[in-house]
This record gives sequence, C-alpha cells and structure tokens, in this order.
Amino acid sequence: MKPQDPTGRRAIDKKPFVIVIPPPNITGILHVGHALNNTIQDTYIRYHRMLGHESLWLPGTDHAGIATQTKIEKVMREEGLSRHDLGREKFLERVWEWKSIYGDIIIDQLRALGCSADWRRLRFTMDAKYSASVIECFVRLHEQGLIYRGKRIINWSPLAQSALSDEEVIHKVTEGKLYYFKYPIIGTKGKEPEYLTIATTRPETMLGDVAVAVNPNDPRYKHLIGKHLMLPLMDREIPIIGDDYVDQTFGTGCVKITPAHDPNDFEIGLRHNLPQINVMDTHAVINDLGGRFEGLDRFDARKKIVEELQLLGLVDKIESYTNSVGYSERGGEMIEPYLSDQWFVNMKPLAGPALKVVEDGLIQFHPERWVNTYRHWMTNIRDWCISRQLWWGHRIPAWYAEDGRIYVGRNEQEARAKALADGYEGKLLQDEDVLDTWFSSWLWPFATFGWPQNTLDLQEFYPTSLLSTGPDIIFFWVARMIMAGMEFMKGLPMKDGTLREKPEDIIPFRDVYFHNIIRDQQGRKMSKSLGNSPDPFDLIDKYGTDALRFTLLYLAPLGQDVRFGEESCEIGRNFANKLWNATRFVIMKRDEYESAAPNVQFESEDTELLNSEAEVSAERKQTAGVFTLRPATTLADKWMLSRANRAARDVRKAFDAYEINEVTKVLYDFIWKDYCDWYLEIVKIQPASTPLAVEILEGIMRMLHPIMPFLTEELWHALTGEAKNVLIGQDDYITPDTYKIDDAAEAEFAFVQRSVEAVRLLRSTLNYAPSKAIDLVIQLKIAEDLALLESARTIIERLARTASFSIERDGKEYSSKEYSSELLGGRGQVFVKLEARSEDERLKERTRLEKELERIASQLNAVTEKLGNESFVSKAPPAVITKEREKLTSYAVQLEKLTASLEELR
RNA sequence: GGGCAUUUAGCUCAGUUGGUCCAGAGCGUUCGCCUCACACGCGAAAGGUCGCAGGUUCGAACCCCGCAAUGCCCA
Repeated sequence: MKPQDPTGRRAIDKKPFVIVIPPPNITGILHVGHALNNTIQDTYIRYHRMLGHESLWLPGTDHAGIATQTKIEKVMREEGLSRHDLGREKFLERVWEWKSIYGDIIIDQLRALGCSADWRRLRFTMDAKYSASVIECFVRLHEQGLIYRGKRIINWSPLAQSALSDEEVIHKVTEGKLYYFKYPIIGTKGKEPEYLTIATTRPETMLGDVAVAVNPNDPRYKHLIGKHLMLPLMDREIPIIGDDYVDQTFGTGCVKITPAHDPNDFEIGLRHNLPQINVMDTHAVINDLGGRFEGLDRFDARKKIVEELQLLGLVDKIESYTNSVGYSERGGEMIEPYLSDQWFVNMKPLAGPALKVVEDGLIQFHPERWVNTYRHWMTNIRDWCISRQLWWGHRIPAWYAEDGRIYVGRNEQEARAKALADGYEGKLLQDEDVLDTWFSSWLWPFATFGWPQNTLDLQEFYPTSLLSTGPDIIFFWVARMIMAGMEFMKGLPMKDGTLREKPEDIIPFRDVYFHNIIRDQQGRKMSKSLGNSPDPFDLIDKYGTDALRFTLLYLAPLGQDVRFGEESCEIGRNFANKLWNATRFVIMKRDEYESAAPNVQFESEDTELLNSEAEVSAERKQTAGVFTLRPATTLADKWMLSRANRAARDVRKAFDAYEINEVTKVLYDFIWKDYCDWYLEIVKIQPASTPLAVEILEGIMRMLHPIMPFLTEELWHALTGEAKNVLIGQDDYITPDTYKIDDAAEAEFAFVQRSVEAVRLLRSTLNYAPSKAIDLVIQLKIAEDLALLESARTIIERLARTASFSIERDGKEYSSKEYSSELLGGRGQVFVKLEARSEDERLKERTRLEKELERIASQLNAVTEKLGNESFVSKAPPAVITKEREKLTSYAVQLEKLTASLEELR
C-alpha cells in the first residue's frame, strides 16, 4: 500500500505509476458504475505494483457543493428549518458535522471492494490545504485577467437558487406551444397594419419586453423600423428595431426583445442600447416590475397573461411546438436564463495548450475517438461561470468596497492592502458566493500533492499516469484538469532540479481511460430516482467481491455501454468457483503425486532441473516470474507451456493497451478451456504432468491477482504453502517467455483434441453413456499423423474411453453397417464400432452425413470455382493459392469418404 | 441542425492490418451425463443470407458512398 516496492527490486529510473481517484461525492453511495471505475483503477495499481513499479493510488472525496447543500437543506426542511434560520456559520457547521458522519461512507465502500488505495493520503476538496490551492488558483487567474466579474445572462436554477455553468444544463426536446401575440402599432393610419404579430414560446417574459425586432431586409416590415408599439398589459411604448439576427422565416419574422431573459435578446439589447428589465425574482416568480402579475410563479403568469391577451383579442393563434429547453442537471427543474452579476473564467487562452497536448498524443485517450469530442468542445469553448449562490464551497476571495470597487486577494489582509494601495480605506465586504465545485476539482492532480507548494510529493508523483473516468464528465472534469495542469504546473522545478518546460512534464496524466457507462437491462442509465442500480454490497454478499470485480471487467469492453443485470455476476461467481475447485483438485493431485514419489520435490532446487535450460529458466523466474521452471517432455506439456506463455503475453499486451476487458477474456478462456477442460484431464492420465500443473496454476494466480485479489491470495497460499505474511503481490507479475510459445506443438495438440472431439460427437449421437467403453479405429493418411496420435494414445484412450483402439494407415474399409464415422478434415477418419444399429439410428446417421456431404460439396464447389478463376490465380498471393489447393484436395478426399459411407446407409 | 457511436445466433456481445472468419463466446434452448475438482459442473447439438442498397477488389462482416433504425454528445 505504500508507494514503494516491497521487493526492493525497483529500478531507479522507472517512472512511478500514479493514479488519483476521481473524487466521489461525499453525498454518494457506491453504485455499480463506481464499482467498475474503481475496480479498473485498483486492477491497474495492483498490476503495476506487481511489475515492480513504484505505485501510488491517491484517494479522496469531493465536497459537491450543490448536491451536498441540497441534501442537508432537505434534511433541515424536515425539521422545519431553512439555512437562513441558522445563518451561514451555523449552517456550515452543520454540513461539516454531517460530512464527518456520512461523508466517508463511500470510502468505506471502496475499501470493501478491495481497493488498495493509499488511505493515509485521503484528500478532501474542502481541506484547508486544498482550499488554499483553490484560492491561489483564483487569485492568479484574476491577476492575469482571466477571471472577471460581469453582468450576463446565466443559467439560473430556481431550485438551487444559484447560477449554473453551461455544462450543468441539459437540453431536452420538450413539447410546448408557440404563441402568436398582436402588439398594436402606435400611430398607424390608413392602410398601415394596426398590429405587429410576434411569436414566442415564453409569454411570461413579455412583461420585460423592451423592443420588437425585425430583419432590416424584410420587405414586410422594414418600413416600420423606428415606429413604436404599445406593449399590451404593461402599457409601455417600445420601439421597432432592425437587427440582422432576426430570422425572417421563423414565426412571423418579428421577435420580441427581452434582454433580461434571453441570451440572444441580451446581445441585441446591448447593440441597440436597450434597457434590461428583469421581471422575475430568484424563485422565478414575477417581481414588482411585472406590474399586476407580481407574485405569480412563471408558469401561472404564463397562463394568466395568455388569458388576458385572449380577452383583449390580441392572441392571433397558438400552435403546438417542440423546442429544446434547458433543465438543471441536478435538480431537474427548468432553467431560467437570468440576468445577474457573476464571476467568469475566460477559457479561450487556457484551451489552446490543453488541446495541443491531446492532439500531439502526449495525453492519450482510450478509446481514441473521444479526442473528437474533446476537440470540438475546446475549439468552441465559452466562458465558464464559476460563482454559485451557495454557502457550501470555497468562498470567492473578492472583497467589495462601498463604492463598488473590487479587490481580490488570498485573504482579507491582502485585499485590504490592495485597497489601500488603491487609496481606499473604508469597509470591505467579502463576496457572499462560493465557487463551482469543479473549480476545485480541476486542480485535483496537483492540489492533492500540495500545490502551490512544490512539495516532494508533487515532484515525485506529477504527472500522474492514468486517469480512469466515465466520458460523461469529459468537459466538467477531464478537459478542465488538462487546462489547469498546463496553466499551473508549467515552470515548476522537478526532482532533478530541471524546470517543467516540456509539455510531457506539465500534463496532469498520460493516459485517460474512458470506461463505459453501466446501464440496466433495458439500457437505461443507472439512477437513484429509477432505483435501477443494484447495490454493489448486495452483489458482494451474494456473489463475492472478486466475482463482482471480474464480472464488471469482463462485461466492460472499452467505450461500449454495458447492460448489467444482477444475474450477470454469475459469470464471475462461476469462474471463481471453477478456480477454487481446480485448485482443490491440483493440491489433491500434488499430494498424491508426492506420496507416490516422495523423492520428487517441487522447489526450484529439484534435481531433475539441473539441465541448462532449466537453470536459465530458474534464474529467469527469480527475476521475472516466468512459466519456464519445468522443462516440458510430453506433447501435452509443451502445449500447456505454450498456451500459458501465450496467455501471459496476451494479458500483458492487453493490460498495456488499456484493454482490460481483453485481459479478462484471455484469462477466462485460458484457465477454463485450456487449463481446466484439457490439461487437468491430462494430469489425471499422466501424473507426471502434476508438477507442471502446479506451476502453471501458481502462475495463473499471479496473473489473475490484480483482478481477483482476495481469491487468488487465498488459493495461492493454499497452493504454495507460503507464510501468511508473504503476499502474492510480493512476487512479480508473469512475464512470458515467448520462446516457449510453440505453434507446432499447439497445432499438433489441436489435432489430438480434434480426434477426441470427433469420438465424443459419435458417442453423443449414438447415445453411448460416458461409462460405456467403445471400440475405436482412427485411420490416417500420413505417417506423421500416425506417429502423432500414437504418441497421444493414452490420452485418447482415456478421454474417449475405449475398450479397443487402433490407429492405422487408411485403406481398410469399415462398413457403415458396423461403424459410425466422422471425418478428421482431410487428414483421416474416426470409426466407432456399433453395437447394434436400429433403423432410427441409421436414419439419424444418414441425415448427419448428408448434411456434412452437402457442406463439403458446396465448399469444394467454391474452391474449384475460385481456382478456376484466372484473375484469382494470377492476382492472389501464392500463399493463398497454395492454401486453396490444399483445401481442394482435402475436400475431395472428404467428399469421397462421405459418399462411400452414405452408400451403405441408403 | 452538427458531431460521435452502434446495428453480427432468441438475449448480451467478440471478431486485431480484407484471404482456414462461408463467422465466435457467454447466457438461454435441446439431447446425454452425479465420468473419483467443480451440476456455480461435464460432453454434444441446434441456431446467423454479419441493418438495407450500391461500389472498390481476384476476394469484404471487415474498405468507400448512400439510406434506415437506435443511443450519446453538442447547438
């Protein structure tokens, strides 16, 4: 758990492997998505630890301003209290109190999941030290002119009573209505129209209308520019203005202008120097500027206004209309575009370097396609509204003079000093607002290490190695962390004294793993309100921690959403069970083997290993943990060693390519199919293979350990008899010996497997019980195959359960009346002697063979045609043509044999 | 409206640079098994014109164009 290598074998120049945890909310409880994310991280940390890399996984939690404050206000409401009843200080005390009781629940849950983070380093975004980092960041950006205060239309959440950033607003297509209102034109005479008809989706904002705009090129209206309208209900004169922004084809081509309630209108208002009339209060209730509608909620006001206009005959028509409406990401209520004073970060200057390091590949996204999304956002980036009208959070370090001047400082003294320097000696009042939670989270990769101090930790562990997160927070968090890293880490001295100048030393992390989103079986996102997320702890109780971990990784292809149901965990559970039983069996076999041959030992000092290859291998094992201790003698052993090393190679490759789902698939298939289904069966037949089986299993435990730490640790101890204080992680991870990967041995053994399978197929179709011994003949075409199967004779005898078994050169005829047969491709044929053949069985066999014949015939046809095609023969590579020729002969042989067998069955 | 994905067996998904992929796995289904590790198991089988329509190529699930459906992101 310490960021040091327990084996003491660490190479000095190796970069440490570092992950900072994406801080979960203190209001949170663990859901399946967290479980996946943290399993990924834990697996990588354990993997690198086993590789001997210095590894640090730094955990922490996020204060989650809005979520937490909302939660506590809700609890208080049940007691009949509002936060204003308590006052700011008391309220914050209450939050801290709550945090100390519930805030770390999720951390405990992560521990239960087996997460081996460095818990002593736990960080919280509201820690005093962390807070200092946030303030420092604000002050510096302000000094650079990148943070400013301004009056803008922002996204107002009436529920949270706060501004939100653009990212916190979700646009949803909403069924609404488009209202057409007639505004009387003042001073019309004769043939001039008496009204101008405007279209709006939000009638309540008309109370704040200050103009009506038309396109200056619109022949219908351009002559009206400069005239005035009488705003109904408010009896206010407003001008008709011309502005290019107006789309002539939308609605009537006339747009009411409400600068205080619409971002576009706001811009137009500025251009035309129009007043901004804000007709709503912070609860989205009409205020005193809304005349007699004061006190009505926005939706009630809408109804009332439409009714009154109808009475006045000023409603032209009302149409159904769907448009995109913004909702609060957290509260779910409709967002109100609202004019207010807020703090903003000018993001454009920060975006440039952050985009470059990703495009240059210094930071790699997995899967890579997220770069597109990232680029699009970065190139269209808008200013970030960072002030929140909350109490829970980092208070904005800005102080106001009575005359409105603003002084920003790290603390009041600093602000005061600036004020004095500015010639102001009066009262200073600190801004009441706090900063967006993400304004602290974006500093996470370095603030956690003590920035702005250039601590030893910061020098040692920055840049971090891997960030694992969901793509849903790519803008909220990932992009901003990169921007902050590029901005604030530049130029700091590193461990060796050189300054961070090269981008690769400044970036916050090197790889970003965007894991998939866990959905329920209907494909819906897991959510608290739907209640469709299974509690990971129920799953752990039911299936086990390791089973859950394995299942999540097994189901989680990179970048692909995954449908998860509780029963999915059976994959992991069954696999764990399989491993458990295999180990039990191997231990049993080993004990048997040892007592039968008490002189044989299983340690590397084993005398039979004193040959040169084994010595090299044993040495290598000490340094790298390879699958080479025991020299293979039989075909099956060679095959097993080859498969094991292949698996090890593929696992390492997949790990390093961040294809963790591939890791689990390779291990699952290797362990279940190769090792359990075949090799353990062979151990039953060839006890001499027992030592190798033990060794392979030991390697399996190590390979699997990062994913299933508990089970492998336990089984590894049972298997090796190591003392409890010796941890499996103290040995190295498996390093494959690629020279043990033996394609020839694998191909040979595959033919043995194929032969056994052919017999099994016949047994199955003949309904011969497994206990029933059969008379078996295998005919082969070439001498090599003869020798091959001869060498595997015992294995075939046992796996096929034979009474008699002969392997022979083909030629001799076996009548279909007496034998059931199956082809071994073009290499030979398997015959199982019949006891008695019923009419029914005869028919069944005939159907099977006819189907086979049909398949072979069509294949033969295809190949013949291909080889008859001149352009194929002239253009395809020779190797492909040779293959096709081989196929042709093989098919021809098979066809002949099948036809012969069928003759007699007809 | 723009962008990114996805569309392969009843379900959930694999399929690396186009040629043993005329396509695999798990679950489910069917058949047979308590074969001395495992019924959370073993053995076997059935099941797919690889969304639709074109094109490139000797050859396409894989490359190109178009279309459709679904999902996500942005406006």
